[in-house]
Amino acid sequence: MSKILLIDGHSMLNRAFYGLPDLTNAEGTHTGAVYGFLNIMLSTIEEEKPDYLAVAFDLPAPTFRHIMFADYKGTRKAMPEELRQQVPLTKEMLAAMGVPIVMKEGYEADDILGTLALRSQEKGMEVTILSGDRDLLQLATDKIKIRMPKTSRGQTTIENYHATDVVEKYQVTPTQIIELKALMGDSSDNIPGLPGVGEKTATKLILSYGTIENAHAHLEEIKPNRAREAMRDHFDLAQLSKDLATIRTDSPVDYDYEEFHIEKLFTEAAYDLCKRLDFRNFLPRFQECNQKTNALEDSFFLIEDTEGVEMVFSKLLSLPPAQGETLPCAGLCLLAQEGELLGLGLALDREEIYYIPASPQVEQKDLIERIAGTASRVCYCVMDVKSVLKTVSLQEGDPVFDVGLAAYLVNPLKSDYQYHSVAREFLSQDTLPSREELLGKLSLISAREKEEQALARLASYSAYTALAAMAPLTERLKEEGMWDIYREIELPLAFVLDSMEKTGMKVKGEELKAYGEKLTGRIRDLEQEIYRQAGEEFNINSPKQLGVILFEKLGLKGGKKTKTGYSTAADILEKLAEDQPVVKDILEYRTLTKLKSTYADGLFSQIASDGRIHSTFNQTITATGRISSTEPNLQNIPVRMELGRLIRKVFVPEEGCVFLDADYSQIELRVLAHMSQDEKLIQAYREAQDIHRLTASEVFHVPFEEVTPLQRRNAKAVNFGIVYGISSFGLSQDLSITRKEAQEYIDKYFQTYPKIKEYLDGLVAKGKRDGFVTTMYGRRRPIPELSSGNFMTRSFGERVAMNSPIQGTAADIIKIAMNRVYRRLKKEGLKSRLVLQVHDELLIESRKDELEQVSAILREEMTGAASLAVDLVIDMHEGASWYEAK
DNA sequence: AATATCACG
DNA sequence: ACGTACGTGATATTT
Repeated sequence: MSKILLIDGHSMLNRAFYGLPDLTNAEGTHTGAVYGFLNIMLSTIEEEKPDYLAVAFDLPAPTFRHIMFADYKGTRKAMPEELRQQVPLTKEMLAAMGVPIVMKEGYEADDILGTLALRSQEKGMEVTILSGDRDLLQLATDKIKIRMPKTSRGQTTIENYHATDVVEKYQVTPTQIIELKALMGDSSDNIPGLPGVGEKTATKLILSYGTIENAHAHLEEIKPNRAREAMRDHFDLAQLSKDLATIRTDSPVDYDYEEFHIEKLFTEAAYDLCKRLDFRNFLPRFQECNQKTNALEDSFFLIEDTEGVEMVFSKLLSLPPAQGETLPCAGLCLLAQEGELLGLGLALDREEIYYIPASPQVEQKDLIERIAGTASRVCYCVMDVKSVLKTVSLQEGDPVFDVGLAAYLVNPLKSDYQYHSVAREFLSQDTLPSREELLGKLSLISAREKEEQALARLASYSAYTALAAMAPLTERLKEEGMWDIYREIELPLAFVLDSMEKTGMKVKGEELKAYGEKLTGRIRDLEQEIYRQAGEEFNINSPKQLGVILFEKLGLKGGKKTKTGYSTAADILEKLAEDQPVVKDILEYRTLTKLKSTYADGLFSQIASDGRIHSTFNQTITATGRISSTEPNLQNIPVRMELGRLIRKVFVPEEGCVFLDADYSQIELRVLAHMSQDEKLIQAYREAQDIHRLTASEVFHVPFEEVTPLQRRNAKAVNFGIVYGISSFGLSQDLSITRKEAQEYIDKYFQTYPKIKEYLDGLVAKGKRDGFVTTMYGRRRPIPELSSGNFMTRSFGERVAMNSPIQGTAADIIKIAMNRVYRRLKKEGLKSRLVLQVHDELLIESRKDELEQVSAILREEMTGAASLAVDLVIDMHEGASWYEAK
């Protein structure tokens, strides 16, 4: 017997949308519902193995009729925009998979499903209807099964209903479900039912009388008075409800069963769409497509001998300059690992891409020399110039285009800037295989042994993308006023960061180890003490177990917070029971284990063979323009607490050197003063006033000299809040005051500095109008959240609109300073090196004999990096360790 | 892979 | 009524 699966399209899309976290692909298209829909469809097919398949969607008549129905159907909640966008995508996916979509103008999916189910049954088929809508239960028979996914406590279970299952669960037969609805109504479907009649009464009446008409005929027997009166006075409502609840099984849909026959689902078109939507989980199912080569690969060529290399490079040098350029351009990708160059991809043209593996014949040093030797005469386009610098020393003046940096400036919100993402966003090429698809989890070196071909493709795709993306990105940068920031700030900075990474910071390994061991002793003591007070041993590091111990076993009151249980975060515990000895011990334990695992052990494991730590500085991560530091993160080494701060003693300068550390004083507030042009704030900075004290004096109406330490601290928090995109709630949390008080502080602040309010309001307005905000230098931050219908999301967007130009401008300024310092050190032939940036702070490992010159350079270049309405001021110190220099 | 926590600016 | 301060990264635990 053949089987057919009928799917309720909107119902399953809705389930997927509300039941799953919202996903978006790299372009920002919402895809979660499509993903969920596809997932359940495919798993159902796998389980039920149907021969035929169709998906039904509503298609309301777009006219008058729709308006007439508006009373009952139109009051349904409007579909959220994020879901609405996914309906056509889902249909596109179904079409790509060859799955028929059945719609009929003026009919709901229910009616179509009912009709198809009945006809299929008549043809002798077994029918499964996949839907989350209980209305459909009326269709159940012994041949028609309703399959309903249910979610409870995060677990999805599936309930199957044949006719007998309906009777078992609801007592009534499937057709009587209609009678039931006629009486009790269904608010989600806007079926009115009878007033005052619920499930209980309705079931009783239908069990006694079978139909509403029969019940009405025995009106006087009806038991609860309320139901009898309702039936007498509003029988027309029941009749209307019955009509509304009845699923039609005679819809005039035309189809040919052969269209429903399941053919190949995993087609090439579906593969492309899955890639576009970022459904990586589904890709392995497209076996044939994975084998298939991209048409672009016809342009890939392999070069394995010296003659070939000679040919490629001489051809490159004689290439005519690209449009708008003065030099030949080529896409370049170096495959290198641990200093070893495995091969390179070189794109001379979109139709001419070479892969040259290093080999005994073509040695890597020859290849390196070729690139370095041509770098002044060819504009090499690369995905990431800093990574190229690890293998080939390019000069700062060499013509080079960094696609990653350019793409980051155009859209800093992307999660990565690898060639396949860049090709998708800027070249509209959705089908390039990603690095992960080509190599899987193989490293480059192991891929060379097993998958030489994959390496060639990887390098070729990357070189191709770099070349092809240069022109469109250049155009975007110029159009959007970011060409200067690219040329003058980001590109030069890549060379500075490369130098900082290569230089690294010297660390006293033995002392770091000793520091860790000192912690271990105290941690053990605290552990025992905590177990004793808790009366049992448990994992203190587990917030879940800790929550149970504190709030259930020890009976601490108050603290519920997160979705998964109690919050045991430090600020909560402090507010709750700072005086409790266990809590104090737990907080100390937390501090110490953090220091031990993240800093003592974590940093120790990162010391390289040269005794130094070489962090990676990422230039394309943050939304605001800051850089970030990883493996290890040197931008969050403890400083606020003395015990943690001690770690900085193990960071020391090279023999014959000292550390020179300079940080900008209140750079963000100064930027705010400049950008808002607030006279009072500018004046205060010009007079070198204590800003927090001044703010306190104004906000709390006390003479400047009489500001208490508490008032100053609160005012400081307000100043921070302003920079973060103030909200009364956030401020109240931070200061442990009421929201009302926080709002009063804010109001007074804005009265004091009226231009600041004007400025911040203007930023939000601009963000809403343009969809982005900009820094003083034109760096953009898109803020899609500002157009959200969700209050929380939109409020977040507003805070971002206020914060990003300030944080971003400060980031621009210190980047400019880094470039200037780096150039001066170089130009003046100094051996002192920049080693670290921590957002508003620069650290130089300075030769002792250069100290005076270097400190003058550092001060001049940092304070001179920008010219604002207020001075840029730095605090500078020297020392024999980072601890001493700060 | 997601969550909670905590280190920094 | 909604429920948060802005920007990061590392670690340990849990799913």
